[in-house]
Amino acid sequence: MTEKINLKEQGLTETTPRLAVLKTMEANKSQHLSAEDIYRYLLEHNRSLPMSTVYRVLSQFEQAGIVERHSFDAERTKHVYELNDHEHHDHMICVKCRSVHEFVDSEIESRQMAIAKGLGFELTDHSLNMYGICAKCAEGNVKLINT
Amino acid sequence: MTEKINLKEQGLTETTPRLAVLKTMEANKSQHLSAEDIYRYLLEHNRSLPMSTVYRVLSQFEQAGIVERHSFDAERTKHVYELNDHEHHDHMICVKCRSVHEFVDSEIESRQMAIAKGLGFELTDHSLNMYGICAKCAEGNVKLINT
DNA sequence: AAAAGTATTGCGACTCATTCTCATTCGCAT
DNA sequence: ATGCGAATGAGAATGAGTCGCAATACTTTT
Repeated sequence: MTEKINLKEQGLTETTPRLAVLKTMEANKSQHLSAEDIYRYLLEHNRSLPMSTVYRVLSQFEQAGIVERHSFDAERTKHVYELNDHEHHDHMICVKCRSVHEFVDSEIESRQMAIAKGLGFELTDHSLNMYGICAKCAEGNVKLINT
Repeated sequence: MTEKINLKEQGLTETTPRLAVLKTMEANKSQHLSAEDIYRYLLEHNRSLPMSTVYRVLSQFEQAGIVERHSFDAERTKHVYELNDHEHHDHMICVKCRSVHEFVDSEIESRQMAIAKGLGFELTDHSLNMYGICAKCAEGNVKLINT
């Protein structure tokens, strides 16, 4: 689905740190990674980068539209990143295991447009995060994540 | 609409700091205040409280269901509070002037339920924030907030 | 109304994610 | 090779929010 990302095409020179972060994200495509997740992954894969560089690269990527930043966790203020597939989607987060499912719903999308219009707004963006308990966790056989 | 809030009924003794914060929120009912907004308001009204107390009271209020905490600002991670009117609503935020409009839409609500069900989730909560440019700001005659 | 016990506050120290600074290093065009 | 702007590493700084704890303020008991 997502085509190979080329840093140069995004106006970024291909440096070791940038490639390392990009590879990390590609290797964990289905996940939403925090800066620290990436930091640790690189540490474990002998491509260690300082946190400051991870953050820097991540925000460069965000500006270049390579990744998207989200913040699911209402309490602890932490950000997570995912490769930008350029198709908008919303998130359904399990409050127990923290797993995240993505979805798109055209009905909700269009309803939002209508509401914004009704309020006299020109809609530029939105974020819809739904929280709940996933099927697995509902069965109670999953240990809580202690984050 | 909202009935007078009585701290005792919520299981909280009526102390000076708690009343001060409550009054501040009631005096700014239509707004979404950050801890700092409240701190400053109290400072200016000669009822100064230390920040830690403001935060503490606010989280007691949150637990007691007196206020609701939100986080609209995707960038800077700041929380804002509003009196809890016990009717769920979503928010439409102007990215220019930062004004916030609240709304409820039953169509979106029910659609969300359906989606959660479809994903095998038991929906417990959600937050929908829409961002855009309000009518006033669209006219271009409003200065940007530089936050 | 004094004592005793419990809840709350004030204040500063602390945490933790993220950002900033700046000297060093890298990548690339002469 | 040389020069130079871009990028990095390391650690200090920031800023929102939390914690620990001694000092106060309430309550309840007597």
